[in-house]
Amino acid sequence: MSQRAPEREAISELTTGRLSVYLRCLTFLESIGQRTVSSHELAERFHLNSAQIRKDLAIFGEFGTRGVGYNVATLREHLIHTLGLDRTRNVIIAGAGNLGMALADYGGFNEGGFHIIALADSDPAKFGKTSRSGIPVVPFASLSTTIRTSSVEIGIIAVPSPAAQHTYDALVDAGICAVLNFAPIQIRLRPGVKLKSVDLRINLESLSFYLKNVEDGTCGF
Amino acid sequence: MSQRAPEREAISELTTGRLSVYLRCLTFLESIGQRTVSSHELAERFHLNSAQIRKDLAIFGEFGTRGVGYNVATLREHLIHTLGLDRTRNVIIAGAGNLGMALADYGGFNEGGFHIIALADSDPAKFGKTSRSGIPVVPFASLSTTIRTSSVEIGIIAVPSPAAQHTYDALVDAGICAVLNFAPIQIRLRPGVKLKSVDLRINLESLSFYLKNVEDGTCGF
DNA sequence: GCATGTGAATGGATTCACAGCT
DNA sequence: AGCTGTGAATCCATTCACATGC
Repeated sequence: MSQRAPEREAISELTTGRLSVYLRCLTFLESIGQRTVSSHELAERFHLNSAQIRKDLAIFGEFGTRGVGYNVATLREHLIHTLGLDRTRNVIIAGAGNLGMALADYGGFNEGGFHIIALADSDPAKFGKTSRSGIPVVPFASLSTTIRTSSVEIGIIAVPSPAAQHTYDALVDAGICAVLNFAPIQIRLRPGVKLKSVDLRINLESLSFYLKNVEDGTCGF
Repeated sequence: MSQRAPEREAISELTTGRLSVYLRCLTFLESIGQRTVSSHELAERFHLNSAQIRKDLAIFGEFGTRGVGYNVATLREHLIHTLGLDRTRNVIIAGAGNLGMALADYGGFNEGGFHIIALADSDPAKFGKTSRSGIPVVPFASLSTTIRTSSVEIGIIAVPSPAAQHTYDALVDAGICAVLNFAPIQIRLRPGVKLKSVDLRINLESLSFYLKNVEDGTCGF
């Protein structure tokens, strides 16, 4: 599809998700002063198979030492680089409702490589206000300007479902090519733009399905 | 592991997730008055393969009519029943911070089979307050009482990571056997309890990885 | 000896392709 | 004809098992 195929195009989302998990673990291990870690030790922590971990870590080069394991600090730096977290990426949140505000103040979204620039909303009553942690609400109409002047690379859709497609298009038109969507609808995609969707309700329904299937009084009690 | 194996134990999360998506689509189709729908039409809406949809829908019985398709209303009722959404399940949220409050007021969590009873928090300053939509904050110490007296079946963990394991154990001890966890840590599981974890940061890191890999100026522009 | 890195084997999920019903 | 339901085939991810190197 694209002409300059970077030799290794095929790293699945499952793999990158695990890399993120390993990274978090390595950060913890480094903080407690551990120098090396083996694939077996990592595997135990996450109920994973050690071969899986070795395969994941070997995709981008050989970073372990046979007979010893992986150097925590080195591997951590390597993963940070691989995931593109070694420089800050600016983020904008579309929708300053409950969810948008919560995400703006969410710890994990404002550290380790990400910086939330602003929330954009179409309700004038919210303009000029800020989230609790001080992230400003700007008019939706100025989305494009904000994105360009602040070099925003990632957009988060936290608007009601009916507004989601429109919001997506506005983000893409402003030059965004990576979008995280919380609206439970199927977005009409545009080429060259990466979309990740998080459907909160599906998780609850999955639990409901589980409960229905133990609905005979068991549940371990 | 369990002695009374309900003949069909093996329905993957991937499948139930799709069933949830189909259900949402059917609700929409019913609202616009469409009577029947084919697997091809559904497939187009979600970029899925029509055989996949037919397989998913055939797991619990034959609900289509050859040559015609599926009856929207019938199939919808059938999915609601299959997912256990035909009766209300009560939910409690542990953690009345930004995320907990946002989830308490999140539309999708308070309709179609779910009812959020309360938020539980250990900060006395929050006791007796409510979320914007009126869901009360109760003391964390009364978690167990609330769960039992209100017949709560699902717990949501929206506390900071260091408190997540403790919160999980408290929920399980109070009789909860389905938990939705938003803390980015590996929970030590207890048997007979279903856990679904949502890691918000991993999604951002996945976008970062994508951006890093187009970092040669492309991105469709 | 011990732990990585990796080809081969396995296991699951998706897709194909067609038989069977309306 | 049109569309479902499903065995067979394919694709992808995980796991096994061992050769390789410290």
